[in-house]
Amino acid sequence: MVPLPKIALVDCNNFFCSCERVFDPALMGKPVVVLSNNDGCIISRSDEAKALGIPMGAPLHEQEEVIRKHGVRILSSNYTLYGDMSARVMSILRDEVPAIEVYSIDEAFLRLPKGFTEEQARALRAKVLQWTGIPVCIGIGSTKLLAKLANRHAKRNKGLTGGVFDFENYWDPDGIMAETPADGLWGVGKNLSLRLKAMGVSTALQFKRADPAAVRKSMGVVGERMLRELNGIPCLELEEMPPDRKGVMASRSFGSPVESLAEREEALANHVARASAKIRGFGLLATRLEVLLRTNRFKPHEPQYRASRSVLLPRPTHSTAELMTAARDLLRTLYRPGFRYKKTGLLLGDLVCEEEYQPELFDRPAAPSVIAIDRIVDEINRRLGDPRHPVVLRAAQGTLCTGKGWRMRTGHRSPSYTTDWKELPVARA
DNA sequence: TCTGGGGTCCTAGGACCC
DNA sequence: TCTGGGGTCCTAGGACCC
Repeated sequence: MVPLPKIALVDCNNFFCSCERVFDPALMGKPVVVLSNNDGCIISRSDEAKALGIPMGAPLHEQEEVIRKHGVRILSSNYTLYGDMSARVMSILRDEVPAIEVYSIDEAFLRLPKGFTEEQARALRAKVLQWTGIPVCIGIGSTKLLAKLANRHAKRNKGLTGGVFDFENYWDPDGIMAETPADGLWGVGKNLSLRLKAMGVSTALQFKRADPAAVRKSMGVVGERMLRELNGIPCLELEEMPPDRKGVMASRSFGSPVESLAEREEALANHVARASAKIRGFGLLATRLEVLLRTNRFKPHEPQYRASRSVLLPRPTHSTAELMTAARDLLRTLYRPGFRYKKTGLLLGDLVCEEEYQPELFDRPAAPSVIAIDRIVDEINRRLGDPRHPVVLRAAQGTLCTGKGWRMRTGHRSPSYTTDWKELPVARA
């Protein structure tokens, strides 16, 4: 049997901190943390900062004491710099192997050429460090999940492994799996970890040996895929071509919660401007728009409210003005006074390529704004005067119905919104 | 007082179609 | 006014990742 080609996962160590150090070598050897967009959370830590017990994702205000005590250097994030450094690392990797999947800003899966040795992996690691200043770890296995696991081992045992670990060449892979908690596996979060525990599985090795039927039942296809990958049966393809982008998101939290609709609208206008500029840059058009709104989820004692709603746009667009109109309408239907809002979000979805856009495929009568639809619904309810069965808007494509069983369609698939709602009470009678 | 932002995939259940 | 079955599409929300 021909052995399967091996997969490597190359992962930059403490990527954001390492990038900062390339441009400020005085940060070498010192505890450093990099903060999230709003300077709210710690999203990258140097080894020295990790050693102080500063957890990943921790709110900055919870770590102030340890930061002060040990003189931890705090930096705001600089994504332009990280994107640039990432491109340099990826281009070196791309030159070395037949295929590469850039998985995230600091990680890539590589398909290794036949006969690729651990020594070659070490040389690759040294090259990336020498050319970019970024330290990486490399894990090698027969599937993506195993490569991830090998990488985890390489990283946690840098002294022993030198930052490179090959599962395929190791004499006791099960020994490592036995030491790896199940939630240390790629794809196992809080929820799946609990499901595994309920099956009596707490380590990667127990997962590997678990009953496939039980895994399937409790964890669905996701769990089944992981189980196979763990046993060396590849289920996750290497994706060389980045898939088409499905949506572009813009959201921000407010430092302090605000209540007014006007402030919500201002934030939303900002998001529309950023997101539309982004899709214009990609040469994409949005055909759907979604608005999200929520209160502070960290304050459960305060009244909580979260809502989202999406609409098909009258036509594909990347025009800030057109998108703004739709976004403002949606916000007005979602907004409820009396809540302390923390977050506003915007999603431009169902993106289509501008070049491939054929207007005739999307040619449809302009839909009324959601505000207009809501007005229609209100009007219907007023006329019907049946508070036990109010008419509600059930779907974005415009299905109106009551609990009584009749409904009015305003267009399915190609929304036309042409049905005359005034006929409704008549139809009911 | 202060708690990120931007993604993807999957599923459940309603709605729709034949 | 009540009555069906099965396939598929759509949306909201959950879960996870970096």
